[in-house]
Amino acid sequence: MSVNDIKHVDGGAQLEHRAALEIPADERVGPRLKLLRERRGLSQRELARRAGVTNASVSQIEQDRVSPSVASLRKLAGALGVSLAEFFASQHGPPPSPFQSAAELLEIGSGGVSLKLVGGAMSARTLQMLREHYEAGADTGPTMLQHAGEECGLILRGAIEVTVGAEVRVLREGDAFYFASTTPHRFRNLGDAPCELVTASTPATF
DNA sequence: AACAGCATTTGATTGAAAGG
DNA sequence: CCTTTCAATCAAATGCTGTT
Repeated sequence: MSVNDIKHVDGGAQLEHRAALEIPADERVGPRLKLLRERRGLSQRELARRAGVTNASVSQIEQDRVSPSVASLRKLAGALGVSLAEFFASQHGPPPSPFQSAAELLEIGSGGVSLKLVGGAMSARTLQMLREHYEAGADTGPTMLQHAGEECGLILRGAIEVTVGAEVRVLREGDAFYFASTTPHRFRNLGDAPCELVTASTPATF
């Protein structure tokens, strides 16, 4: 490619300025966004769709060609499952403590699905572990989940219907699953009691 | 070679300041 | 108030890379 690490052409004075200031890569939003996106196995298009922005915006933001508005960045951070504060907070500083109380687990679910992330403050996590809670009737949605990596889980309480590809099964307390996340999958609580489980997956997609 | 899936660039539009 | 300017954003076009 004709691309060096220097960008100019039609870039305008603002960008040359930024390059001249030599802001470290891990303090710029572009590389940060890209890292968070790729860690989740999302394409620019998929992230853009979830965040309600265009794929071009994502591309330009990731390259630091533009400095996104707070509104756009908030939408993108939300689509990645982090708040704006967490988006920036994860850029620097070591993790405060190896321990977390139950209340400190980072909630990244919505609706009737609660997903509590262990070690959410770790900036370079490669492991993902979640405590999941499905209210009666809760569902990950008719659009099957599909992403890179593999995941497994253990049901602690209640029952849940798990769909993996063509296979469907209701799992109960003590039952478990393990599958490649590239296979379309879905979780539904068909019962009238909440279901609780612990899952782990890799790479860390949240 | 043709295709698919992705990233990047292009050109136009929008909106928000700055200056009369 | 109107005009100018400039950055952010968008849809669409283009470019890149790996696969069949």
